[in-house]
Amino acid sequence: MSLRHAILAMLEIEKGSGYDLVKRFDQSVSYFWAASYQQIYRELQKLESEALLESEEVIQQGKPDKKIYEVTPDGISELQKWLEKPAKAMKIKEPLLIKIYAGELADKGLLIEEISQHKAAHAKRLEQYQEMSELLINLEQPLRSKYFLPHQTLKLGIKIEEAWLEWAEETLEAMT
Amino acid sequence: MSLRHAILAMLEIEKGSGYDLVKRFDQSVSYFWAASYQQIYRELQKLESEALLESEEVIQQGKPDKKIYEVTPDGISELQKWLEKPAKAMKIKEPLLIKIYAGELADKGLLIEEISQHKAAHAKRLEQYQEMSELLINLEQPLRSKYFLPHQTLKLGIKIEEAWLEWAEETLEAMT
DNA sequence: AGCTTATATTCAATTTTTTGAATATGCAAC
DNA sequence: GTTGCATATTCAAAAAATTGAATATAAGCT
Repeated sequence: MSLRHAILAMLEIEKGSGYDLVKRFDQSVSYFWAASYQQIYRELQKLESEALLESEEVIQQGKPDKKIYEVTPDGISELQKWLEKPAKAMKIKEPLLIKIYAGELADKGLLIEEISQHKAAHAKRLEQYQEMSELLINLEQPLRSKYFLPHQTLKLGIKIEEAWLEWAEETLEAMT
Repeated sequence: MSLRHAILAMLEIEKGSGYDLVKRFDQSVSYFWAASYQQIYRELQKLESEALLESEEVIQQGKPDKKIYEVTPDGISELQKWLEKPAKAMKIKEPLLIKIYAGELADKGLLIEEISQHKAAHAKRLEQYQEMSELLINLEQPLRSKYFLPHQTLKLGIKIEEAWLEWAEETLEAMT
């Protein structure tokens, strides 16, 4: 229900194409909102059909053309209306943890291997977030103010990735 | 796709009714797998129709009767087969973080209020997990071994709740 | 010339989730 | 005596997500 609001929030901060958004989701929002590219493109169309977004076709050379989406005043209203209502509960699905939970029935070597891979993935993600955080720290005013809250969300991402890394290390140690 | 495997894993460790499972999800698995009671009951029926679970009706006094579900050998096989395949990527949806991301457009007081509430919820959850962890630490062998991996997953839950709490405190401070 | 990678977007069948309603027992509190 | 809570489960419409296929431009590599 609030993929639309995530999209509106991101485009409100900075307009962009579907392709841009997919990357932005991955780079700075993926630890609190998962969305596939199909989902994002579909929702962009829907939001435009409801006049919450407007698009402008941009002709490019050397690359396919693209559509830049921008939030309309109606889009801002919709987002603000949503912001007034209490947020719904978090939903999470992490199949790896189910595997660990049921791990007695699994091949221990495979499990260790998979945890190691996840550990590496979380380490990489942590680095990504830390880089992004550096960028935000070094912004000049008024951009720094504008990005204060997005930056705050990123800090949670960093803390959670750190928790994961710590845990993966301890778990691998305890399993060997 | 792997709600079924979460259910099989939990029932494999200890059989129980749909109602029990709902509570177990909430108490020890909710930070890595969200499932509503409707989803759980539906999946139990489906798993039984596929002979991956068997149920026994238990007549109770003072309470409504219940169905105790138990994993069949086919259920174990299914779970083991699933355990061999690499786990799918985590999916998460945390609307509160979208609100914070878009918080410039929100009422600051409301936002602070909501973060405080979430902080309290995470604190409560942390306590719950810590209590559960105490129970698991104090188990005698061979139960302690049996619960080693589930306990390990709980430890991640604890770390993540701690990260949340820390972050909520810092964020509230930064916002005032 | 053919292969891969990055950019950029669309469609649609199937599966899963969400939301809301319904039913039923029995205890405790007001 | 009825209101609310804990126990216990089922059904189904509507909304959303997943999976898989398709299309197109152009750069770089073998």
